[in-house]
Amino acid sequence: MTGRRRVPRREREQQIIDVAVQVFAKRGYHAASVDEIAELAGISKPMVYLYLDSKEGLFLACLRREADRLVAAFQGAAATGGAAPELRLHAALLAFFAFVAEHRDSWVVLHRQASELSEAIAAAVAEARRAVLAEVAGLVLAGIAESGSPLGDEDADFVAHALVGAADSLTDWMASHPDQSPEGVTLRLMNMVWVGMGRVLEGEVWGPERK
Amino acid sequence: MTGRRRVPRREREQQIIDVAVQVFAKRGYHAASVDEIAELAGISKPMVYLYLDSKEGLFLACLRREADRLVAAFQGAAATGGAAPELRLHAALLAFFAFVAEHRDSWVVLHRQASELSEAIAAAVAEARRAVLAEVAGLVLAGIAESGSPLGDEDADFVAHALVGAADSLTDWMASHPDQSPEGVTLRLMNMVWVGMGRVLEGEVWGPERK
Amino acid sequence: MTGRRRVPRREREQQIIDVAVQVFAKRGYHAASVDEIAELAGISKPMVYLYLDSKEGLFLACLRREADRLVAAFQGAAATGGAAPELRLHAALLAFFAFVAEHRDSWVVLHRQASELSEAIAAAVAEARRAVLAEVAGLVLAGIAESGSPLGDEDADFVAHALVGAADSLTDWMASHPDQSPEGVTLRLMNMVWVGMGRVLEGEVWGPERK
Amino acid sequence: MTGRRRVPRREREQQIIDVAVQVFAKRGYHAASVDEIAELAGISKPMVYLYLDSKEGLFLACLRREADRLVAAFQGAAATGGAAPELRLHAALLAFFAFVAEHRDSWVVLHRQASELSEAIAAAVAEARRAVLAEVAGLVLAGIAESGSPLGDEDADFVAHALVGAADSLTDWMASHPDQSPEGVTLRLMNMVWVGMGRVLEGEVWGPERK
DNA sequence: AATGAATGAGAATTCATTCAT
DNA sequence: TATGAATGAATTCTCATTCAT
Repeated sequence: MTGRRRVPRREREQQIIDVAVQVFAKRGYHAASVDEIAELAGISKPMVYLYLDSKEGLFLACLRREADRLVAAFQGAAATGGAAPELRLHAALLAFFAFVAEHRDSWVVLHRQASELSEAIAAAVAEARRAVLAEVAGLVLAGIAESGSPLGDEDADFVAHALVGAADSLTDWMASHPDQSPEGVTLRLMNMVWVGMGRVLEGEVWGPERK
Repeated sequence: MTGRRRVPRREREQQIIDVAVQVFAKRGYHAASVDEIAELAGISKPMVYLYLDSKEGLFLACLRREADRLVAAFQGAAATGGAAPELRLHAALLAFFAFVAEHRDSWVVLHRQASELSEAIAAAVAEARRAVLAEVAGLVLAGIAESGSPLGDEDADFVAHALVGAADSLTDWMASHPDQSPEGVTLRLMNMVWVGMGRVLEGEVWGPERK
Repeated sequence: MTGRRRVPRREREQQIIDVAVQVFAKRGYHAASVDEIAELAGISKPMVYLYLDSKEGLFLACLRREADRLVAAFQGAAATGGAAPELRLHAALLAFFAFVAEHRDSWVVLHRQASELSEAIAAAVAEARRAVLAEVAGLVLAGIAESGSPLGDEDADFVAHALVGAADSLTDWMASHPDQSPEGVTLRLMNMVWVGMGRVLEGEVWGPERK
Repeated sequence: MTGRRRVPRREREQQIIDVAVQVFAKRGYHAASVDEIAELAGISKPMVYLYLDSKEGLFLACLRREADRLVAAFQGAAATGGAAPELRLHAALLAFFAFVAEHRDSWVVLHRQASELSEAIAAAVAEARRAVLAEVAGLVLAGIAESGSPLGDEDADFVAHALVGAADSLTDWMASHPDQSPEGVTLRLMNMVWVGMGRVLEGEVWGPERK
């Protein structure tokens, strides 16, 4: 469909990956067929294999490109969001929600296909997630450090997992609340987590036995 | 393997589902083959089709049984955890983490297979998640109500999504920290979220412009 | 085409192999398609894969069955052909030529497909040939021994290669002389080789310098 | 790899055929890919097609060149080996074994690819073999004639087939005895066959009933 | 209640081959 | 002379599913 004739390789590759991201997002890895992707890309199957090697290679290419984009957006925002850790975390989360809002398909491909796929693919997904978790954990740790609390690496890691999981899940909430802006979502999440973390750092502790 | 001859239907069905949960968890829906499930269950394929109708039917049966178990554990704990919403939430989360710790396969089947599957399956997964989200949102709302805050349904729903997502993600953290007990994880999560929520309800608000 | 319904596995396997030998003989390994074999066997492709695993597995099965038959005929004749080595060699060669005359396809499959195929296949072909060569070399060695000549293992091996190669090639000659019986061919070959060998053993030696 | 730019046609053709002989020898006709040949030749595929028309055309060109070389060596030696047929036969066989020892790849291409190929290719192989067989049969006939025996064309043809087949097979024996010179192999073969033939011509006849 | 035999439909992948430049 | 881009046509193989007993 896209199909102008005689397109240079790099450009064609991007076209193919563009289409593949959509198809993988709509159908999932297994249900997607290379046939359909080739047809939608307006080329023949052998081109897909010539340029991307295999169905798995194609999926990996999609994954890598989208993961790079997402991680770059996230880390870029974290780097430029200000001096204070909380401001940087806020900026990074905002970048994340904005990315998801804008690139629904990319997010679906990145999010819901980890298991049941090959080692290489699972590794690529895990790596992207790990990069984000590490970034978040670093910011959280910086926040903790400012407060002189005894909490450490493991705690920061725990919070990072919770935060990233919450963000993941909130992408669904966003999908069912199209009127909510990424900014609003980010602010709510920061309020919920950061303030809570702050109080805990100050020694306020909750426990079932307290009551 | 299990294969006594002449086993009554109900019992056979459970045997089949037991095996299927393991295989689906290990391989994922598509990579799992009915052949393998039948063989591991010690029966022939036609029996699987006679009792469960189709591969999708089989997966749905797995999904329903495990979702029911999880939701039941969750709601049961929420019902008996005490009077205060926070105690009930705590009990429910604890039940969740304990379930995941004990039934890894069930959780994998429920957790990582949402997309790329049929309508019916996606619906079943969504329904289970919805039940949990509703329960959580209810508790959160009750907690909010106690405080006389102006926050409402939508806010409770937001918190519920964040909390459930955090819990999802923390199952990974647990997997890489086998020494951590479900109790400890639950307590940390409650500390982080509930305290934060409480402060927010009391009017403490965070915002990037604050700095 | 052969296709009665509901045929027991062993019987079907033999039917498939029967057809496959013909098709492989006519087309060669690569040009033969599993599709064609299945169709001629009157069954569907999945049956071929269910019973024989792969195209290579199917070819190996053909090879093994035909090689076993040929080697058995050859060795059986060598065992029952009489006491003297030359009589046993004669009987074995006769069995060989008779086999080739009667099972043209089997011979083609065994003969002209050694290279360019997989390790496993090449190994199976080589093994059959090695068995025949060893048998022949043994008989030749026995003949040599009777004469008290100084020739040894290596010479016997040389003669065996020459003899087996000659026999291979004479199958072509037979194909273009349909009136010639296996008996006649065998007799001629024995005359040519055995008598010659005898003279050499008796000390008559030929050399280009002789003239 | 060879790739100077702007190479004249004849030279390029020979480069391509050089590479193709190696690849066909290593992989066999079907497993060899035009892609690989083009790449090793350091040119693009369209050049191969421009000069050699098709994969089959390329293979035929290889076959013809190598067959011509072999037949020329064989016939050249037969023509210059001396007056007596046996000397000429000896010279020719020597040329053959020397050729095979020196041009392994050429021999593999000529020898082990007859069946499963197209009509045209099979015909070319058959033609080369026929030329050699005719030459040998002629020499044998000359040898017979000298003796005044009643044997005739058919017998000479029989001996030629046996001899050529023996020689074919002995190339394998040579491969596993790298210390043996072509001269030695030739001498042994002549001893075995020519002397035997001579005795037969003189009336000595072997038969199983003799014992 | 149970199964061995059987298949329709489609999946990924590979080539020899050609077009446009 | 030379090639990067492109494809039609197979081919092997898999799998959920059913029939006949």
